[in-house]
Amino acid sequence: MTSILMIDDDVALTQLVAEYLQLDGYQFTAVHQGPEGLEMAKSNAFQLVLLDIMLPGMDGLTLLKQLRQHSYCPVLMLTARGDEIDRVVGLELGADDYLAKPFSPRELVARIKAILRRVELIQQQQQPQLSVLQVNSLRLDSAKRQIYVQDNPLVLTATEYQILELLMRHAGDVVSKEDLSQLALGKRLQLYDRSLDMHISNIRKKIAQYDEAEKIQTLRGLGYLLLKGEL
Amino acid sequence: MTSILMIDDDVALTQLVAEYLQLDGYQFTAVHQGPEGLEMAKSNAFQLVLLDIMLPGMDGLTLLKQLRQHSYCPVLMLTARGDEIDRVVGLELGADDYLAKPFSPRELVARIKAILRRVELIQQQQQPQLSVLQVNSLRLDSAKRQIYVQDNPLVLTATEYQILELLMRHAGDVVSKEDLSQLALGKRLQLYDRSLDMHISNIRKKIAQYDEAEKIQTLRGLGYLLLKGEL
DNA sequence: AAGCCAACGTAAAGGTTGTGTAAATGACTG
DNA sequence: CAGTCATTTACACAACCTTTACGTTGGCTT
Repeated sequence: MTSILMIDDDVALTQLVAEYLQLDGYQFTAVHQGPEGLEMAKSNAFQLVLLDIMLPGMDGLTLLKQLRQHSYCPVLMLTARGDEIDRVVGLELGADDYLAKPFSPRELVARIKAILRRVELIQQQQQPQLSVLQVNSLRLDSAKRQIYVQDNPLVLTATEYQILELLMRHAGDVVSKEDLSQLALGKRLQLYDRSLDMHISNIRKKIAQYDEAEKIQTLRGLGYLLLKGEL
Repeated sequence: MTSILMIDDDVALTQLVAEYLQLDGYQFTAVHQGPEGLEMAKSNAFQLVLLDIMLPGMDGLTLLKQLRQHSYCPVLMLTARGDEIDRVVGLELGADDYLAKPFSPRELVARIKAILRRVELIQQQQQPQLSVLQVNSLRLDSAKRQIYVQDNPLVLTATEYQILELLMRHAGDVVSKEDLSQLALGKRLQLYDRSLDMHISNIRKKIAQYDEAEKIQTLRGLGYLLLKGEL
């Protein structure tokens, strides 16, 4: 059961969100005071915290700062204004995403799911992993931080390695550009940001030196995919 | 019991609508002032709001904007003129449909039913769904976002996938073109709009590659239908 | 039964948007 | 300040969605 904590003084809004999230099968708790919210968030009993920036008693950014000294629980920030400053500061303090009020419940649920999915991706990675992994003609040796194509070592930059490792560890599944960007590049994907495309392009070129057949597939609008053989 | 709220300063009109809707079995409430209407709509006690654009005290579009910060209750906008500007702005603000005055009661009831039916479809979708679903020779794997025909993976575009998933999740029921358009394409079905027909045609072609017998049926004037076996 | 017409099927054209990639730019490092 | 890597810019291209156009179907009228 996934538990979500909402810290927001707007009681009507928390009730509305409660309805929607409970429909989606989430366990939902709301508190309306900053200090109280901080205590509950620190308990690590929640998989996600929805945090309003404007709070009575304690500013949302301050709360986030203090929370981050105790917990790495994912935080989705909410704010009344489309305040770019708050947004930047919040993301620097370690918020996972940002949503301007008013928002549609559908939008909220979509963001929540995106964060939880990404957290799961990361947790998968933290589980004891095979240090050696073979996908078709690609072999990953994570101890040596090296990837081989048909026994030829690839010369990859740090970023390229991270991207390809991610694709290999999720071979057979589509990995979204958003996830790749956040996990490998460490930043949200911006509009007109072609950086990730370039990395993919470069990786493809390097792989093709040794194996023309080994392809990273593109799923338009969805992400990238490394197909496993023997389906 | 379905409750409908009408916000319109034309008392005679609200009484007329009241008669018709009560005949159809709806619980009906009318208020004639904007601010009062906003309060009632925010209560979430109504399944649908009929909202006049021209209101004393508070403009209908302003009201809608404020309502949307608290509630996603479906809204059907009414307006005296066939004002295209209002229409566009209203739909952008999140109105669900639009009806120009004067309208026939029959037309009104039809629109109301269409909205309520679609809302129900969406709520069904929000309920915990099976991630794997088999309909005849079709198998849906929503985790992988993939559909198979007799174990052959279909290469579908994002839109085609959404349409086919909708048909599969409602296999045995007719799904109207209006609903398919709004839920899968995200837009109202326009007159002479053949876009959806094309998608259906393409999906059929792709399915037929693997299974000639698996057919999406057409119900002329009603919509499309995926028949389940063992009827 | 013939004829009409709206709804539908679909091939082909048109327009839009996401992606591939070379090259320029920027950031950082030793 | 040369070298490496990441990012941005710019343009070409491909995939996709929609529209156009015309043929077909099925229900309805006369």
